[in-house]
Parts: sequence; C-alpha cells; structure tokens
Amino acid sequence: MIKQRIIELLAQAVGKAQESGKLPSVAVPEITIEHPQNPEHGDYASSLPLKLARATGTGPMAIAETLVGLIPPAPEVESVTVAPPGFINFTLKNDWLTQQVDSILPAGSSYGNVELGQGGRVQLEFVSVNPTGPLHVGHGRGAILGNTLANVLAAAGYKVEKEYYVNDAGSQMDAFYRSLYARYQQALKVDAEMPADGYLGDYIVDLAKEIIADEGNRFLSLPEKEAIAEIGRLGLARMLARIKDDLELLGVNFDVWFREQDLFEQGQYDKVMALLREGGYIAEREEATWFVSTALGEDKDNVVVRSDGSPTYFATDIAYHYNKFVERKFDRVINIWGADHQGHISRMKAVVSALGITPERLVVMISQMVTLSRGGEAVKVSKRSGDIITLRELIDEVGADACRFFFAARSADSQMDFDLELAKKQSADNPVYYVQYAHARIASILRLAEDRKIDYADGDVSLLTTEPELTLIRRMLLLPEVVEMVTQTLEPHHLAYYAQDLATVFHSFYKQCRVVTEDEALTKARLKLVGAAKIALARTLHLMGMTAPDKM
RNA sequence: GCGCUUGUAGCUCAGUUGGAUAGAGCGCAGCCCUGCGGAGGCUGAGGUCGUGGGUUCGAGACCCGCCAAGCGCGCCA
Repeated sequence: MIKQRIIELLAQAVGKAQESGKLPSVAVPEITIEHPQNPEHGDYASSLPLKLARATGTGPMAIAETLVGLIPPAPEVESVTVAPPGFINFTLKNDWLTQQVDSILPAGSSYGNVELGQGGRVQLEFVSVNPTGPLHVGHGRGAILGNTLANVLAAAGYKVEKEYYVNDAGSQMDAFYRSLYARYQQALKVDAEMPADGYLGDYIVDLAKEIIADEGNRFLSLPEKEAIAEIGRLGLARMLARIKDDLELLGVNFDVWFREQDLFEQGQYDKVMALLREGGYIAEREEATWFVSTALGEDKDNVVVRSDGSPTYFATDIAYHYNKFVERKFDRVINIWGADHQGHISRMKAVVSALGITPERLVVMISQMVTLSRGGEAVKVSKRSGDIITLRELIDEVGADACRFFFAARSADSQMDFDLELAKKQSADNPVYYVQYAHARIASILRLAEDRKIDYADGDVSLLTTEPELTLIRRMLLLPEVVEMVTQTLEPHHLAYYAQDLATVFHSFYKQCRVVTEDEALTKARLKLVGAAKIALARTLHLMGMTAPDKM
C-alpha cells in the first residue's frame, strides 16, 4: 500500500538523520501520515517534525528541512516539500497514479484486500437474539454491523467465523414455551390462561396454529410438562427458522449456530465452574453461588447458581466464552451486544481474565438503541406486549440494500431514531441509489464499448492526465486504506462514507470526461479507468453486503 | 447516587485517534440537457463544535467540573 511506502520513506530519513547526528537520537514517535484536507498540500502529509520538535528542542521547520533532504527519491513520489509550521507534504507522481489502473483491473473482486490479519482467527458473535419472537429493527442494526465487519476483517486477511448463540435454555425460553402451550390449547378451544410472564404477540398464536396444522391436537393428551417440552421444541425450531429467513433477506448468514444447551450436554459448564472454584473465585452465600467479581475490581459479585440450583445466564456465558477461547482457540473474539447488555461487559471481561485469558482478546461492541418513530411520533417497542415493528416489515418497506446502507452508515455507539416515514421517503432519494447508480452508469458505458466491439485491453493509461481522471484514481486507491481503518477501529460506517465519496467523484468525472469518443486511444484508456472504478465501487458495495447492479 | 454511550449546519450524521481554512446527505435559494443513463453535475446561504475551566507550538478530538438525552446498575437474558 502506498501509504505504508511513504511511512517507510520517512522512517528511513529519520534513521539516516539520527545516524549522522543531524537529529538527536531521541525516541521517535510512531510515524503517521494523513491526507491533508487541502489538496494543495499534496496527497499525504506528516506532522512528524512538530512532534520531534518537542523531544529534541529543535525548531520543527529545521527538522522538516533536514528530513526532506534525506528522503530518498522514489518512483511513486513527485515531490516532498516543507510547509509551516513544520509539515512534510508528499505529492504522488501522475504516471505512478495512472499505472495503478493497470494494477486494479487484474485484482478484480479482491481489490481492497490488505494483509493485516495474517490468518489470525477471529470469531464474531452477533444478533444472538433469544428465539422468543421475531427480529425487530434494532436487531437488524446489530446484524448488519456484524456482517459488514466480518466482510471487512476477511478482506484484511483474518479467518473470520460468524456465530449466532442460541439461548435455548433459561427462563425466558421457558416463558416462551409456556406461552406457546397456552395458545395451542386456546386454539383448540381448551380453557387456558396465558402465563403472567408470557409473550403476548400474535406470532405465538400463529405458531400454535402452524403446529396444530402439522401435528393436530395430540399434545392435549400429554401431561402438561411433557406437552410443553414437545411443543417448545417445535416452536423453537420454527422461531429459529424465521429468524434465519429474516437474516437471509438482509444477506446476513452465519457459519455456526451454537446452542446454549450444548454447554451443559458437553460438560463445559461443569468444567468451567470447577476451574473458577479452584481459582478461588466462587463463594457460597445466601443459599446461592456467586462469582467473586469484587476480587477483580468489580463493584459487586454476581450470582452464577441461583438458590433453586439453576444456573444464571451469566454462568452459561462464562462456559460459552471458555469454549470460544480455550476449546476452539480463537485468537480474538468480538461480541456485538445491544445497549441493554452494556452492564454485562466488565464482569464478562473480569471472568475471562479469571480463566487465565488475556482480556484484550475479548472485544465487546455495543450497538446502541434504535428507537422508532412514525412521522416524528415515537413508537413504543415491547416484545412482551407484541407491539413491535419487525425487521421483516422494515425490509419489505425499504428493501434490503437500503437497510444495509442505512444501518451501516451510522457509527454503532450513537443511538439512532428510525423514522419509518422518512425511511420510505428516503428510499426514492437515498444515498444507496446514488452509489449504485454510479455502478450502473459504468456498466452502461462498458456495454456500449462492447456493442461497438472496442477492445481496450491494450489501452494506454498514461493518457489519463486531466484532473477529474486523476482525482478518480486517487479515490480508488483509498479503498485499501479504508479497509485497514475499519479493521483497526472496528467502525464499518467509514465504508458507507467512502462509498458515497467514490460515487461523487465518479459522477463528477462522468460529467467532465466523455469516455467513448472519436479519439480511439483516449477512449481505450478511459474505458480502463471506468473499468477500475467499477471494480472499486462493486467491492465497496459488496463489503457492505449490498448489490452492485449493472442496470437499475 | 454510580457506570457506559451520546451532544457538531434547520434535520440526519461524518470528522482517518492532537494538525493546516470543521465536512457530507437531505432541506432551502439558484444555475446546467446538440453527446456514453438527469436516479446526474455546478454555485450559494447556513457553525460561539452542549457549557465552564485546563493541558500545548496547535483541541471538535485529550483531562476535570457542570448541563441535557438514552441505556444499565435482579437469584431476567
């Protein structure tokens, strides 16, 4: 990557300066470069002299001059200049820029890949909604966040595994099973009351009817406990299938669906509890079993086994994370949780370190709340009451691509209001279409070239000399940097902004430079250029899980 | 009360981890179709970056206080 190359050039200059004594041998801060906002300042700029000035007690301008004199000539770089109060500005060579078109074209759908991960194994666990009801829009946000991140990490050279943790044990599932049983009975004209902690949504009624259609009334004759277990199993399977369908509509899929129940059946729960006990992290008190988080600096201890002998969610989550790190040996685990789980993070980190795992290997991202409104009026959301806007309704209204873009374009840690009216309205004039339109326009140009049987494989990219052409190339070259940034910050929203930026630059180029003209040589060169732009746009859209249409 | 997150243009949001003149989309006021897709291009108006201090060559970003919003602080998950 060119960015890395510039950093190396700078590092070399610093090394030489210190060797020759032109620069005191102080510790050199990490060399960073950035894109100046003013294009007159070149393609890359470093404020290294300003930072070195403090440590060396020398004037930043003098340091900058010294370094610039020691930067070796490079085929990529046109000029290196000093600018007050102590910046070093790099400008790239035009021929080098145009040559990049010839390297993007063969890269194709792998364009944008970087080697950061070195095959490190990363697990991304996200959505993981209790299968007690359909997904709603907030879950969609987490799904898109996780899926986009997975795509980017894979592009950065990590081995990524996407996982959905199915909470098929625990009291909430129990309430779901009992609710379903009550609805089942009611549908068969048997007097039954909904449990006090039951789920009231209509989808349970529908589920009960589906089960009756398939299985009839045979569960009525079973003892209640057995009937609930049988119906529960069927309901769970159906609920999971619906969740899977909804996610697939969004283009989100998982490599592993991990069942909470397995932690018990495979003995991992017992194993991890024994480990914690050996480590002295377990205390018995008030008839319950506690994880002594306070020993690790937490505010309070947490119950792992209730006084009735049943494990808490926290307890199984401990076993689950033991499984991730120790049994399955992921180098890094990224969990995406909803904002309401935020209080769970620090005790999870504490318990991970109690198990002897470096807590830095666990990253928990919080996807903030999505509130809903209709035309500015808030919509209350509650799964219990059944008053929810489902993810599926949203997809039906605005389409999967718009959903993907809309959610991915916002940073995870600021909460967002989703105005359903606005989302609909925006779908006619949405950045989604702006970006996809750029791709379709290029496809149209390439179709024209094909119709006219123009073979541009031998196009000479050095003919691309005008400002709109070079700007477009510069923007395409940013994609690997964006992939790198998203990988480092775990903030996929940069991708959405890049997509818009790239599309803007293309549309502007399109207005100023006609591609297919009488000038055969220039036509071929520009066909190569837009071909490369198509590759960059398509890759960006695909990383976001969106389609890159050739026609709209 | 304590913890996490947020506060930037009328609205929705970026701001590359402390750099040069704070940006985009929508909306608003205009302009541009003799040519590859006008779902487009161009110009303009619009900002005490919640607030008060501090750190330094330099702060929207970092530290402290305050204000406001959301979430959390269960033997729920």
